Amino acid sequence: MLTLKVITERRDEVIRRLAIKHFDAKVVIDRIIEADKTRRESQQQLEANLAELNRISKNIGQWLKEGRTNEAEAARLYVAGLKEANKALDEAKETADQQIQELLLSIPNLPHESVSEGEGAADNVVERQGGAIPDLGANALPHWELAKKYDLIDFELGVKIAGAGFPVYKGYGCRLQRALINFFLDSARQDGYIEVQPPYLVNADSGYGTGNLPDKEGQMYYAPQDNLYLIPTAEVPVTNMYRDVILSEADLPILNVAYSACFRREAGSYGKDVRGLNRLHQFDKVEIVRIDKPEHSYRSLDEMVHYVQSLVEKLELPWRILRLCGGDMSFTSALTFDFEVYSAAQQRWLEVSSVSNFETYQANRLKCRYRDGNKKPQLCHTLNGSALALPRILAALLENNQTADGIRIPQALTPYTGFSLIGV
RNA sequence: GGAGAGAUGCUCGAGUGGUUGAAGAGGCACGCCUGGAAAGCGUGUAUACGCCUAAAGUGUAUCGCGGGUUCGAAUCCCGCUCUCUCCGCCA
Repeated sequence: MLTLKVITERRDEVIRRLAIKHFDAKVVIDRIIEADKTRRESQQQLEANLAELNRISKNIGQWLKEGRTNEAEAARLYVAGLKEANKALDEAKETADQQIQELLLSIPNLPHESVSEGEGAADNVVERQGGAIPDLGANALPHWELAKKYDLIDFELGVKIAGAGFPVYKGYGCRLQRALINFFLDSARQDGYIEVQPPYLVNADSGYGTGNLPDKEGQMYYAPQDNLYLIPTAEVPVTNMYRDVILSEADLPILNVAYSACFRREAGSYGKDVRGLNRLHQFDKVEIVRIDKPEHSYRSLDEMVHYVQSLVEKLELPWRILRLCGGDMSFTSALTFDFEVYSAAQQRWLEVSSVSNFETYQANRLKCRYRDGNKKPQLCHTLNGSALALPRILAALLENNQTADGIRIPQALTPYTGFSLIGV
């Protein structure tokens, strides 16, 4: 969430920039400023009373020691009155605090100055693209047919065991998947990322830390007996490693990479979008996360984007990078680049990565800070991106590389697969 | 699942009602000392929110979390959470 300080001190700028995200902030912000005023007033009065109360209590202790019981008794009566008044003041302060908190949570992150005002996905700007779209001719098969032909994935079996969106990978399908995971992890390590293996279930505090709660509660699987949530992405546990910590400046930037399974309920999805590997309830992903100083975070974002680009290039997939417009950006992001690869048989672009800078928005919820040159705690910037999500990469690899002899494996991957062709 | 123990600052650890934001030790930072280092000595070393134009300063809160008793709570009472140990089960 945004900080109270930013909102109260830069009211007009906040309103102007949120308009890019099509969020009318004026009313909310003025309510926050109003509540903040109430809060301060109650707090000042309350704390003045408490200060006096503390002073008197010390006196009473002293008087009792000296046997001046009459004075102590009188003071006791006086204090009782003060305490009564404090109840109301405390309540007013609490109420105002809660109001402020709730209102703050309802405000999305400020978009970066470079973000264009656009309504939705159609208005995203293609930043750059590369790779050649293969000409597969008329007989190209979509990946779900290829998966069946080469016995790589059994969707029906998954339905039997768990339900739609839980495919069973088999044989070469498993090996290709494992190869991709290792390729992604090794590449990240070579690029300076430290690997972590996080829990797949997280507590509610972690859910709130990254903003998955309360906003996207319905999108996560939940285990009520233990009050735990299945992670929708490794971003949640990995970013939460830095919840409630004050890092030293020398620690930054922190670069982490994590492989995890991801679980998403995907309530409300339907149609051709969910066919085959396009949208799953469980899938694998390698995620990169950075914690950085504010002045360096956009350089980090750029490095992350170039890193992801290098991956899709090594996989020899046709790719493009979209700079998301205000209307298509997530609630929490300041600047997002989406990666898409072209699925030649489906003849459509598939999103395989989303790389974002959240600036201090997540860090403020997480209370993830670092000590700057003045030894004062400052909020960090947090960033993350997929590098990469497996299923759609798999889909594109299968479709784009289909030949009469079988599925060709890109060269960068063969050291990991141990085979260069999936034949019949 | 059963039984027990515990949760104090960056770390260890003292503290069972009254200048305790918290002894002591360690760590870390700075200074002195040194040719340099070690040792030694000295100083400093939490966070949030207020007040103050800012700094300086100052007020309040915080000893797992929430509530209660009291003029006064780290310390007493109640509830919750978490951690550890032993037994059981188990990849």
